[in-house]
Amino acid sequence: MDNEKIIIRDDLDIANCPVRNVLDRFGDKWSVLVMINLGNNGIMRFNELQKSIPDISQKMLTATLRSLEADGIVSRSVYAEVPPRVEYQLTELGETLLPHIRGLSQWAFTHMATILKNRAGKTDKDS
Amino acid sequence: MDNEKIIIRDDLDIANCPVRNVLDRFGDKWSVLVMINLGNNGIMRFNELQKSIPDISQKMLTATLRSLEADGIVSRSVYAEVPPRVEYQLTELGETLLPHIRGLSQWAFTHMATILKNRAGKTDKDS
DNA sequence: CCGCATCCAGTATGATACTG
DNA sequence: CAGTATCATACTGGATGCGG
Repeated sequence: MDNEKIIIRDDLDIANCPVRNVLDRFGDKWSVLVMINLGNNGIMRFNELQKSIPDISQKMLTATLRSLEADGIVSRSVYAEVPPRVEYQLTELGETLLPHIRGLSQWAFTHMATILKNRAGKTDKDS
Repeated sequence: MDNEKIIIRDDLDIANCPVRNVLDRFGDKWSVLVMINLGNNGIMRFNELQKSIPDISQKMLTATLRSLEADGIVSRSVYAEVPPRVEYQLTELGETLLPHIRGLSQWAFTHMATILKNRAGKTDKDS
């Protein structure tokens, strides 16, 4: 059973802000990486995705794909063949999200060195 | 630059992957909301932040601010007065990140209804 | 080949009480 | 006012084995 932690209250627009709703979805460990990979490669099979993100386990890849599929970000095509084949790709909704997470990734790529430096040597007395 | 150096396919560098590094930071439950609030209000005191995000606990607000401060996203100014006063604001680095999370927020606001509808409609097999 | 179920550990989050 | 400390709990994520 789903336990919704999002409280719907009218006195607070922050609590029910879409930011929390959406961020809860791809704020997890793998959703963004899956979306980026699908965005780069188009249609991918389950195994291809797993190879593209070796650190992900089957369980998490499945869970991530289910989540994204439930939100309409990713579409899932099952082919009743032998051997079975399942292909994933971004929906149009997912592709509208892609530029944003790419922008975020780009920012991360640009500023990661600075962040790591800040985190390691927190010797800045004044800025 | 348009070249995508963030591809995570064959060249697997999870440890150095900026996406994972940065996403681990503000992929938590509150960092984004804190950044948005600071971005909207400029300088804010601890209590003001807590009032602006009522669902957050003191502990999590403190932890979130410490994390953001360690990364150089947020600056913290302590005034040795009575009563004590501590003020927070985004650093310049934090402000460069702000547009990206705002873009993300905007996407979330635009498509949340669709996502919620997708999420609700996909679960009709379970009753 | 694809995916689920179960068990298990680490961590993120939260409530409460206490301190300077 | 602005935290810190402690405990309790929920959830995430990983390992493994089973099923279609």
